[in-house]
Amino acid sequence: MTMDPTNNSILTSDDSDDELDWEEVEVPRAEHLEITLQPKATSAKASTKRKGLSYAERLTRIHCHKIHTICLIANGWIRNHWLNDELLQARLLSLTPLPLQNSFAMIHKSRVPDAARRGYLFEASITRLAEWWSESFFKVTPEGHLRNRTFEDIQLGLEAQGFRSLTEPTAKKPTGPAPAFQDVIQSLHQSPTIDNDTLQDILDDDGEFVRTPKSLMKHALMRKGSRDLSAQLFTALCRSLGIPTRLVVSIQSLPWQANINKPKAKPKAKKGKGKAVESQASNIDPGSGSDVKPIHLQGQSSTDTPTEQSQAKSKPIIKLRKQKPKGNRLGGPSPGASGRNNIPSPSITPPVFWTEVFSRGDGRWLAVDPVRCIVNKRKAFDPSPGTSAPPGPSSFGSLGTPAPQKVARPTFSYAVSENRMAYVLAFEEDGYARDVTRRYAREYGAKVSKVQGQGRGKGRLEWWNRVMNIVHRPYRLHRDDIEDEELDANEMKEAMPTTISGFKDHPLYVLTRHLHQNQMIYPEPPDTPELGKFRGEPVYPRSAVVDLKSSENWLRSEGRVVKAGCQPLKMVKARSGTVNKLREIETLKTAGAGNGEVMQGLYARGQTEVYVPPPVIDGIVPKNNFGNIDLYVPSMLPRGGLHVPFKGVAKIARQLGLDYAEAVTRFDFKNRRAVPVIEGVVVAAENEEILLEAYWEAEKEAEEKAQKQREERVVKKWKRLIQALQIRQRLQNQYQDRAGEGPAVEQPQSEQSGTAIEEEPNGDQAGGFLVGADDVVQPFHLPRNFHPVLPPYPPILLPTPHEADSGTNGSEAEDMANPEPVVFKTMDIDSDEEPNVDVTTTFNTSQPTLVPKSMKELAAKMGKASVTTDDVSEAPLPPEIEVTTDQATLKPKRTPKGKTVKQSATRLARVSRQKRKNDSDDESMASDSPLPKRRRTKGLDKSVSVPSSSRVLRPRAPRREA
DNA sequence: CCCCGGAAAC
DNA sequence: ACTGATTTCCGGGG
Repeated sequence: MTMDPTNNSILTSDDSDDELDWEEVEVPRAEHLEITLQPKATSAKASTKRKGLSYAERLTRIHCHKIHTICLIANGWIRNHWLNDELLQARLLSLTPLPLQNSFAMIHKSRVPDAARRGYLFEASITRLAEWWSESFFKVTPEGHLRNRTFEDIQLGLEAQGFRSLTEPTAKKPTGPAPAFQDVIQSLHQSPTIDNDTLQDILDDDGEFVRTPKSLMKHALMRKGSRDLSAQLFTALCRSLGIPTRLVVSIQSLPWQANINKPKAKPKAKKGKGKAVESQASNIDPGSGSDVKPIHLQGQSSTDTPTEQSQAKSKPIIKLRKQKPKGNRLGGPSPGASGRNNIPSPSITPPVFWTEVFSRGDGRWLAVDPVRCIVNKRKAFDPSPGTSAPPGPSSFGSLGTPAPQKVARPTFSYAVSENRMAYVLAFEEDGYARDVTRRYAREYGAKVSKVQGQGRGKGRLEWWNRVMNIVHRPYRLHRDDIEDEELDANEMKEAMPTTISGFKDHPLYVLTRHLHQNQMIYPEPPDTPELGKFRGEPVYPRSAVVDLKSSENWLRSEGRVVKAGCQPLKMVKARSGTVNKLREIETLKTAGAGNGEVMQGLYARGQTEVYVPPPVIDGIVPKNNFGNIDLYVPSMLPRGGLHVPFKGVAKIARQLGLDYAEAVTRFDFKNRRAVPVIEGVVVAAENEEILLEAYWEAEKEAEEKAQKQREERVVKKWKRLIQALQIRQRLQNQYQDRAGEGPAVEQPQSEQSGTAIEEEPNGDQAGGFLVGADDVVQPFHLPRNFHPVLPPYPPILLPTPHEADSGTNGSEAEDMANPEPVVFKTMDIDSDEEPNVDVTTTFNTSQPTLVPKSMKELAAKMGKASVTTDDVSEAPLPPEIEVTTDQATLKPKRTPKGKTVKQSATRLARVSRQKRKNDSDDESMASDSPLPKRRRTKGLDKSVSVPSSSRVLRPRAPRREA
């Protein structure tokens, strides 16, 4: 990962407390950066046809979208926490006129018994508070708020900042996608205070620097800041008044779609389309800087309040970051070209941050925009151009909003590109968040749900739910239930879409034209009432859509068969994904006497029932035409049968003379060919013990054999190492000047000298003389660890007595060059020669192995193995070595003594536990392991990902004990 | 300018 | 040895 040093400095946070928390975020962030750049590299290539976004690029964008979304949520999360700062609230309260404060105190059950009346009074009070806030208290600056940007903008912005790793064509595609979102989320969860600096860099807050609650206080005292700050501080004020208050954030994450709001590339033409990215970047930097500023000033002076001269002087003091290009202006010709003069002031456009206060009287949340002074008008927050009333002038009695002129409605494109409603989160006082998108989106079903990515790969909604689960309050309040009812009602009440595409993937409605081939309206149209017509086309509720499958498909996917006498609901052309099937269809077609197509019937789930396979009788397992048994789902296990899903168990069963059938659990489709996947066998249940016992026995033998081989290998390697050390020692003695004290005894590597000798990091002190063997025989440096390595699993301790003295000079550089203890991983005894890591090896990480880890152990070993130890005893080993791996992790050896049956049973349990644990690793986001969870090699994956490997299926009727 | 239909990748 | 599609982009039309 090559990064500009300057940016590196940005990466490493200087905030002391949060540093650790940050560490976890940095990794994905770095990935984020690299990912972002990738597309540019390919697009620069431009040789790859015009075929739009490649698959990888699409994935990349989705990942970016996710990461960005999470970062923005984290931002809201943190800000929301800061708003609870007592001092901040106290100061705000002290600045609030007493009458306003009192008006809330007056609203109490004892004084106003009528709840509705209390609600009314509350709304009035909050309105007055917002009026005061927006009119006379807080000045909104035209800049500094969060805005939505396009993918391309970000890319350009990053390039302009000098991330040249993007330009490198060599940059390998980050195949390690799916960066550890879990980790990000987790860190977000655990650390309410993430360093704002780095975050801000991602978020591009446009230079408004809010680092701590103190910064918030500063703005509160200055009574000036961005519109985001205005809303945040207002939220804090409401909390200080004792009102349950939420900070609402409309998450402005990057869209994942290509060319959303496509920039029409006019200014790019102006720039001459520099092919050298550097030149482009350099052009951009000053260009944007000089360009943008005037625009802003102009816009604000024309439309904004007459006090911006003062703004210049009171510009936030802390503008630490070097001025960076306003990324979003770069490619944004849309405002420049058409709407240059009406860049809408942030004080009249829908915000990104706002406030919700809970009206106890009404039991409802009221939306408050303290910038535009809007109370209880939830529809005023959707920035989309919208079919309904434009958000501008018509929006309500802005009771004296300082922007009466509100000129020609802002150009859509501008508003859209600056503010896109996708997810709206409300952060409550206790820090938890709720998804309130449906309260504010005018066209949730038609537009927003699609922006969120619902409707495409089911992963999207699932992902969002996972994210929300992290920030959700773990329990529900009564008011949550009420609110959800309201949100559901909002969704239901939403008007029907006005376009065809609005119906596509709509959560409530469906047009027949959008029905998939294997779908239909189930109670057939006469029976399902149509909800209305759209351009003459009937509209049905999506709830009436049922999925259909062919009978084979039902069996294969769910183990169900069509009930007798059921007629297919729909006939479709039979299609083939495999050559054989194709052939079959062809023959049918010709045989069918010219009647065009071969049709296939589809059935609904209700027409099917669970398939009951023929039972096992007298130990005989029923088999299919291929001598196997189909076991696509657990329910297909025949009565009296037992599924033993272990590899190699068939051989054992055969040896035992049991009747068995190999279990086909699914098919793999490979270049139009279906290959059955076999997982273990099915045998009669009464054979369970004998089979398992024999299996474990065999397994144990195999493992012991493998273990022995491994040990032999290890011993061999240790032997070589020791011999090498002895040679060195001998030389050392021969050239003895300083007998035992060579400079930094490096561990010689006995392997091939493939890695060239690196420069000696610390010059040795003796100038010019041959002082020791190391001047003649240079120690090898261990191969550098080039691949990114995350913190070691069980932390590996460095053996370093000598590391310390080597670090005396140039310690810093030394540390950099010698980054992680993990380096010694490279020396891991047997990892080199084991390309095919088998599952057990990985599982056993926690188990003690017989591999000698220390020289003492080794000595014992060698004594046992009757290796000639003469030489060894002669030459005392260098002390470092002895100290080396004195790790506490060594545990008493497992005795490989013969196991009883009972033991094997417990062992079975353990193995399956382990397997299960491994399988479930992916799902559990809460896992504590700092290791990346997706580091599986392909081969490993294959053997591990067997879905059913953890289960020993039993028939529905429990086997009776003999 | 947006919307829709068709096509290619998958 | 028993699957299929969805998604995105482009160009034409209102």
